[in-house]
Amino acid sequence: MAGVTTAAADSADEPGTDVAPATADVASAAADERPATRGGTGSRGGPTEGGDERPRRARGEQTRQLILETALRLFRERGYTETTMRAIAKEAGVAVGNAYYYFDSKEHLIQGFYDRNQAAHRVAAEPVLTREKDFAARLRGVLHAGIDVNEPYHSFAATFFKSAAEPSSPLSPFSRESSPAREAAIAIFRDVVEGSSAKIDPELRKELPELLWLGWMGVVLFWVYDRSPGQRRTRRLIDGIVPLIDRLVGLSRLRVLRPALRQILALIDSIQRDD
Amino acid sequence: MAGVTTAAADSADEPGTDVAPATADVASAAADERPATRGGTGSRGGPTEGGDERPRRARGEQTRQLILETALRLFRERGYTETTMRAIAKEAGVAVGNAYYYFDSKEHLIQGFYDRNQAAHRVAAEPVLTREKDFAARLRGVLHAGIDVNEPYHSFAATFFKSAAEPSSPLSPFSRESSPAREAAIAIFRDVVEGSSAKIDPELRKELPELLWLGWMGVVLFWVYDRSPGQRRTRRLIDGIVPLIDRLVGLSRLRVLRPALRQILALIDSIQRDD
DNA sequence: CGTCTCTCTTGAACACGTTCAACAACGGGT
DNA sequence: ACCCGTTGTTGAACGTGTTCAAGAGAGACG
Repeated sequence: MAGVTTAAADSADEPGTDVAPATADVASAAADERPATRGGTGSRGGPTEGGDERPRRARGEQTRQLILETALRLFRERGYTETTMRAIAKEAGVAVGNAYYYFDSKEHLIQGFYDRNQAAHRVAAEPVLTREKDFAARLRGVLHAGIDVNEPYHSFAATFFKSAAEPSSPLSPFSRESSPAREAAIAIFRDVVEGSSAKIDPELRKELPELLWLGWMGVVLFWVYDRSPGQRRTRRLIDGIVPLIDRLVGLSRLRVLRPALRQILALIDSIQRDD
Repeated sequence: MAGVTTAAADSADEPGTDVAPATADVASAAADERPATRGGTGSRGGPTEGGDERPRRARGEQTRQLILETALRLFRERGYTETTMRAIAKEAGVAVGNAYYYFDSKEHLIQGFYDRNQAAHRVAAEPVLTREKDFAARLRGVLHAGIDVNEPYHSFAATFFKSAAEPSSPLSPFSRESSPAREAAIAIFRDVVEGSSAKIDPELRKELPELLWLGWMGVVLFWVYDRSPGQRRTRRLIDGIVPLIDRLVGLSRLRVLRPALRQILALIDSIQRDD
């Protein structure tokens, strides 16, 4: 577990600099008029909107990292709710207000944890994806790798999962703010599909990565609720459900089932759309 | 939608007086040593453990109802997070500490809301269950009824859903504390199955109510995240998925699919067990 | 050197959920 | 009457996440 965590630690640079719109109104009732925090989670990168890469504003980046580092360490040591913002600030040697200059809220500190585990999952899945060619083996390996990566954090993952569950929260896996992480996660499952030797119906193939990611979210949900020692029930769920998915995917090419498949895909499409 | 809400409003009396065990340890990590609050959410009914029905301790029950009533009203009017405990106390004309005498926390006030909507779902499902005999029609009607009942509360349901998501929370649908409500909900789906004209594999029939409830939880999850106007995507989901379930259930009696069904049921069983 | 404009930093202050020691009200038991 | 235990009630106080007006630091320009 230490190896994976370390591997993730030095890949601190962010994927893309997607500029999130300033109007982040999520149709909530509260009056949200905050000025988007200079070094905010999703919007750091190019300051003054110019794509300048010169380290002019790099001074604060150090503080930012320091706060994040300290926070994640304390979360791991004491748990999420037990770690106060004052403790983080004190431990990092800054004022409490300073943390709020870089992070909109305590929850936003979790986004860092989020990103890291995402990267760690990618790393842990790599060997499986190069070794295995069978679809079921690939899927199974990737799912287990995901659990491996998250296992050390199960106890406090359950705590902060609470935050992720709120739809309006930026931590929600479906939110716009975590869309880069989501895309990265889906990319893993795209690899699972495309690198596999399985013959898959082309229409299904297109949608499959996203569906597998959704299934993975389901597994994570189960895992969060899983109180069995070592979360072995989750392991059992994976081992049991992968062959079923494999069989279903294999069946997708049968002529007789074509209409049924079409119907299901159409349903998914009509639900995703919002017209 | 107003009709349903009204129907739910005056059925303020609770279903049964199921005595929950006083030791409400949910195997959490935190040190939970609170003395279980005299008039606690699940343990009202017979005081002093004797099944005495005389209204000896009925004095406080009035205050309890007053606080709950006021709280739910304010939640509806202002939203959950916007409603402070101080506001509830003030509006109810009691001290803030008094609310904590009857309810362990602000979240526990939601349990009352929970119970009510559960009962309202039952009521709203009744006409469908007496009218329809076809399995798909019954299921569809019950699901839509559930959404009908919850619709007026969608905006703040999303907020408090956050609480329910935390596994250790008593509000979690899987927690021991909400097991009466869960059983009541499953009972509805048992009605759906048993009153239907559909021929169902007996082994599946036994597990089906719980599975349908689980599916219902999934629908609710989707509904919470559904931002489409009137949550019509959820409606579409229901209309689309019910025929699929119906077809699958019908297929369950086919001889060829027997082994597959067995396998799935065995998987579910092995996951539920924790050995 | 002075001044202006950014980025960055501070810590007191606020509102909130929750706790707790104290007290009031009631209902027997003697 | 008196006491006593239980039930019910109070409001100040604590610790928390978060905000904000104020200022420090560093460069740019004159």
